[in-house]
Amino acid sequence: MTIQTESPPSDDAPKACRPADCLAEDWLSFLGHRWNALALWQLTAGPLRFTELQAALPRITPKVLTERVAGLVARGLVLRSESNHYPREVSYSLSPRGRALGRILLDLYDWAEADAAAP
Amino acid sequence: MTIQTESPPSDDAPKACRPADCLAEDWLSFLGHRWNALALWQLTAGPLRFTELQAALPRITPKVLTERVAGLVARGLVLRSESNHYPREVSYSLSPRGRALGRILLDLYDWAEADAAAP
DNA sequence: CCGAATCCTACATGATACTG
DNA sequence: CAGTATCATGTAGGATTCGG
Repeated sequence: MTIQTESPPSDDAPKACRPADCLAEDWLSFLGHRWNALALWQLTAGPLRFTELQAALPRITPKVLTERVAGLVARGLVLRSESNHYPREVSYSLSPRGRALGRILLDLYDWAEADAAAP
Repeated sequence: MTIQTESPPSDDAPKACRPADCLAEDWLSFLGHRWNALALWQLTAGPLRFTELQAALPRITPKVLTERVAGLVARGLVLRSESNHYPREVSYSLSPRGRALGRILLDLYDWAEADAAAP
């Protein structure tokens, strides 16, 4: 399922859903992909560096974190800024679009909390 | 990641996030799991029977559909009603909780659409 | 410090056939 | 009709190591 790579051009299967549904399903898959949503959530508190993000995401390996962060950047949710002095210092922060999505996630968090509170 | 099965009892890794975050991450993983969100979405239009759901979810196999639907029911998002005459007729519909979640997904759909419209 | 390059394995997903 | 039962497989995810 070519998601974190880039464009899922022609999926083999003809999707029997309206475009908006496909879009949303795509995003949902992306967010459900392990670490993606959590990483995004961590960044809502402010910019973080690679190592900080790694520390915030227990047991994630650098390889996977690299992939996930690349996906978030590729989808325009996260911005990457790099200083060119040594040792280099890379910082990740939410784009406006990422913040907008973060607000929606917040609704989900509220829903989940209410759900847990009133079973 | 024991998610669609049932209780993820004691995750080996100590989660370094607030409870609400863990809950949300859990839900996000669940929703991102293939077919789950799409199945939920299909049911927002009204109750569907097993075969109808299968038809609405192209290329899903009965085995997987069974698993997914069981997960949705186990999480209290979907209700299952069965008639006991022959041939038997099972119908799936959203619970109030499922509908509430559906509304949040709708926000995500809107966001995704707006996102696609204004790149 | 921030990754890239390999290698490897478990699990989620699928295909197919069968049954109450 | 609404599922189970097997079997097969691809790939996401992880462990480890190395490099700019």
